[in-house]
Amino acid sequence: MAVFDVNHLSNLAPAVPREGVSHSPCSACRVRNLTICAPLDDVEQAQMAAIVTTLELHAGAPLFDEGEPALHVFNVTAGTVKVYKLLPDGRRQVTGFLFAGDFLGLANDANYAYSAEAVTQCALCRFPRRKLEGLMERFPKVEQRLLNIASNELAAAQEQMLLLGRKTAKEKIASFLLLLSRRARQRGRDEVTVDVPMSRNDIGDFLGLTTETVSRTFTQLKQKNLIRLLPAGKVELAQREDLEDIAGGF
Amino acid sequence: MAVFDVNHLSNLAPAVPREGVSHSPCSACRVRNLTICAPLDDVEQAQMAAIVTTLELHAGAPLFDEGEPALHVFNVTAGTVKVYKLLPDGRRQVTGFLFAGDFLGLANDANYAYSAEAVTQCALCRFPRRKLEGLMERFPKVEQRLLNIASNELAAAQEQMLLLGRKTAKEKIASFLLLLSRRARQRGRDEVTVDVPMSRNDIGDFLGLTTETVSRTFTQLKQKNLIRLLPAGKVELAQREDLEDIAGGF
DNA sequence: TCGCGTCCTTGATCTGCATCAATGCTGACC
DNA sequence: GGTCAGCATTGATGCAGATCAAGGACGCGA
Repeated sequence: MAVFDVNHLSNLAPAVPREGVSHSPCSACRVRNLTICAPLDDVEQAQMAAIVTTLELHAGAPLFDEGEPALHVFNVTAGTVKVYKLLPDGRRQVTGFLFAGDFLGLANDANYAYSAEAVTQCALCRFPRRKLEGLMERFPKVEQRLLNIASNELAAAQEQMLLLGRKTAKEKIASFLLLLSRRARQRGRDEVTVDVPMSRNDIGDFLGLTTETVSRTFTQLKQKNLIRLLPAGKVELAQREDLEDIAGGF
Repeated sequence: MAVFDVNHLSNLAPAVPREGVSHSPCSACRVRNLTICAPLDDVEQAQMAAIVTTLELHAGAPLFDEGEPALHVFNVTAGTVKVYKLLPDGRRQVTGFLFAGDFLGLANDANYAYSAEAVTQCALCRFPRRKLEGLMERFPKVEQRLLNIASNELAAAQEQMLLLGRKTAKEKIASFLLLLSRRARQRGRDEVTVDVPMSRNDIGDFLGLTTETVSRTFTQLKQKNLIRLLPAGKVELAQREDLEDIAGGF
């Protein structure tokens, strides 16, 4: 996420909001076209800005926990967030990683169905759910956008089910790297030398593998010269075509 | 799905529509309150009826295939449908089973992201996507309903990812039986003696297991007197509490 | 009623990934 | 610049579930 240069962010305590209403941070928002705000004109934008609060989290800080009252929805504006579900004995399934522009908190229920936590330092916009629902009535465009986002997420979830249920460890890792690459491209980032900000453990919990298997599989791909492991959590996709074949199950 | 008594359905060839426009099948629809039509009044309902076609499929008949142009969306009104994705070598992941009242075909893309096929004989309503989009503009209630449906499906998908990535075979089977039971209850059906209309193979492809493991695990649960395997694909959940514990990972 | 095809069950064996166990690396803080 | 904590890597071993193989049950059509 270096493109959004989170390093300039001040080091606030986790989940402490910095009131950002007065100067409408939205007009300067660099990820506006990716967010739920994308379809709004300036006047409408201002009404969104009136209900939004900006928020910063340091790496590892929780955003909310499964079961908590779902009072807010969020847009990530910088950094990486993970969402996950837990079993009582601690087994964990990461259901997604979210990057700048991504939306989270959609819930029909009164409570969040999953937990969310910052992977890196990050910045978010926070909307009170009730107020956003009010705005949605006035701006059907936002509702449409949300339906679009939900449809896309649904398709991604189905793809992930295929991965979790039917792919091998090697296919999972290749799919994962290509997913990161595609998401980086969407954000105008380098799609060959990909930033992998999350730990091997998080990757394992996303792919239904253990840390050790993730590590071993990275090593295998490296030895076949399909990828290069670079410092600072960067991975170079050296043989994209071959990775695509592996990821696709060919 | 005996409550909807699919056995009375005539035996049409697969995917051959029976024109149902003239007599507006909607007013007699027994699953209306579960469908996207739920929030509409009679006048609005009639406008929906004007664009709908009814459709019957026999067991095993395909509804559409992954990659096909997504021209229609559907509501299941009777029977069971499965949706799935394939890998090139034939590995299959069933991403969902759909019952009376369930909606399918939501897609942002121009093409379907998955295949759909009748598990039992079934009946569906078919809406041309373009026309439904037109109606959605006039009836924001339908759009809201769709967003609701999508949110629910998203939550279900996340739950399924947890299952696929982190649960054992026994936990998966217990979760699956409870899922069928809950869905049966929603439809006012027997939630103790549950109808299991799909094959062991389909169940395996839904849970990321093989036919053999599904069969063995059913046998284990039977031997512990947690379930009873009855004729005609019925399963009695004899010890629901224990099944809940197993499914939840306790 | 018989024959056949399909699905289900059960058994024997195999294997990919998990688990258990060190050791190495890196970056933050004193 | 040294120490330490957390993460990553690598190796040895174990096991849940896959694979391979063989019946068995059931429904359907002739």
